[in-house]
Amino acid sequence: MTNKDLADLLLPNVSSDVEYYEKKYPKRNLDKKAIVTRFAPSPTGFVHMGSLFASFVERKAAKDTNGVFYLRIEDTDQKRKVENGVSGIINDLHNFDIDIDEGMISETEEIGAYGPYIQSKRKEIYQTYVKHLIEQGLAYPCFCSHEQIEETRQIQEKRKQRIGYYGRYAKCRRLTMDEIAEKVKNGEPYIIRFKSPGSFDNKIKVHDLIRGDIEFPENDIDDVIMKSDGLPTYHFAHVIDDHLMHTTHVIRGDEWVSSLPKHIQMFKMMGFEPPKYAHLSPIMKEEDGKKRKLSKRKDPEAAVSFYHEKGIPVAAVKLYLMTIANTNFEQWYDANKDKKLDDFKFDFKKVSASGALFDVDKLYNISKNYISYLKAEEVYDSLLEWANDYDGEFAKLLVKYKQYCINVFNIEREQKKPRKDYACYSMIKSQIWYMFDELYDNVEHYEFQKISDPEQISQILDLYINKYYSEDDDKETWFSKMKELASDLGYAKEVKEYKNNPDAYKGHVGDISMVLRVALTSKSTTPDLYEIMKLLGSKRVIQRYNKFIKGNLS
RNA sequence: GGCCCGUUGGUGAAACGGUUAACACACAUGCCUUUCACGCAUGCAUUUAUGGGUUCAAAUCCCGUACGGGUCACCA
Repeated sequence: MTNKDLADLLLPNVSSDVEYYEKKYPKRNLDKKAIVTRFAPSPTGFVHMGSLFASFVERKAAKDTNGVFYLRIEDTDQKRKVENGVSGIINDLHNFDIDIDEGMISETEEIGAYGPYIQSKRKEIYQTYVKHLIEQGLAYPCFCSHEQIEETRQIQEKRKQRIGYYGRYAKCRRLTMDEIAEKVKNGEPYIIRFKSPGSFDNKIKVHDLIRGDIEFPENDIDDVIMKSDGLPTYHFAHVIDDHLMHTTHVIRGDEWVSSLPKHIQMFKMMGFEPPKYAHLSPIMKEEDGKKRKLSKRKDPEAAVSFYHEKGIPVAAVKLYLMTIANTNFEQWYDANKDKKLDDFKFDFKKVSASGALFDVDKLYNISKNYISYLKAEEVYDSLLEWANDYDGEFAKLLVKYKQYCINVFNIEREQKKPRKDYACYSMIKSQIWYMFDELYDNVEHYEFQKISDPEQISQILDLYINKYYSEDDDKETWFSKMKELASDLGYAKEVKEYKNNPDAYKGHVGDISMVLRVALTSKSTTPDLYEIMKLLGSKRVIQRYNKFIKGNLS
């Protein structure tokens, strides 16, 4: 029996040949420097921060070079499959503005000429190449059971030898054709392993775009390439897919670095040119003074949906990811505030080889800055979009009082030094609720500061309404009246005056305006009081003040 | 245990053999100010995990140690 016969015996239904696929997926017609790369998740239904980071980098690298970024679904492990697992991923990517050039666009549909982009639909392709390897004598069936494998593992451990299917431990490699034929005839289950040509004593150097040269012992393990269900393992699928899809750069998590010798070896065995590799370090989290990988199970902030719910602008998340991705980005951005993220070119050399700690404070800071430079209307639109998803009641108010809301967002905005108080959209309601009667009506607690006696406060309000308050005043007049009011009551008109001579006054104008602020909003910290009064309008100002007076004098 | 990678302040990090170890976030204090925020100013690593070595000179090069991470599946 020849190798060819063996191949036919093991894979009788595979009729196409390797040349067919090589022709079907021709080289891409792209610029030499163009990067073709992919995001290749399992269909688990969601994307976590680590993979969002990877896909962000992948897309950026492709976009910068007019290359191709595609989405390939790696579903060769049927156990891992989740209902609607593909659409969940697509949705998360979409929410973060990571659009693809090729690949899956829904649970079943795809775009692009190098598909199928879901591995379970590529079975025929993998098997064709497996068959090809068997024909060349480079792969063989293995009949070892799980128990047998476990047994050798224990022996290897006892002998303090390396664990794995290699050398003298690769029993099935030595099976004769007749023995194989016999076992197949008897219906013994098997898998296919490739014959590693490597030796552990040889050293090989592998280049990683981020880590530089890494030296490994050569791979000598006969890894499984086809499982008993006829689907390939990750390693084999990676080699076939990235070859056929003409991936130029494999950008993935660093859990794969140790398989590098294996992958390179397989590419060579297949006669394919290996792609370039870049292994990203995982995003870390600090807990009890120790760093550990950000975990989707333990850390809510690991789920990408967390940021969507929080209402952190996508642009801000991208800026943050970029600062982790390229260590020189932050300074570049600082010096080029007028430029866009697209103007910055991603550089593999500027990726840190050690894992970055995920810094939520920093993200919020970036987000705060970003939102502060938006126009009021943009804030309104984004906030409404967020509220439609997560706070229907608030969304109704936003719609009902559209222009009013925009005016509220415009307080101390669109100026050289805008206010920076919104870190994310989910926080805004808690910062401006008092501007809506619907939310303010049942207020009970007032955050009065220095002056807190209700009697006294009521007197101040009364005097203010009757003697000074006029809706039409401009800011200067408004403030000079405030000073008059302070003066009437024995408070200094200027803070400095008070500081110079504290004994001569009961306090200063700030103490008085604080009373007016709190009685109007219940809060001690608000944006500019004048603007707030202006927006609320005299009717509501007087109403709110009278409500307070009545509530405390009767 | 074998093999690989990493380690600069609370955090992200710059410095790629040569003056006082950039910058940003966070924190603290002060100024400004009708509150807050903004802004401004100042402070925050006697030292680059650690021990040796090479050198006139080391965070930077070499070796050991410690710590952290990854991997060693018919999972990806």
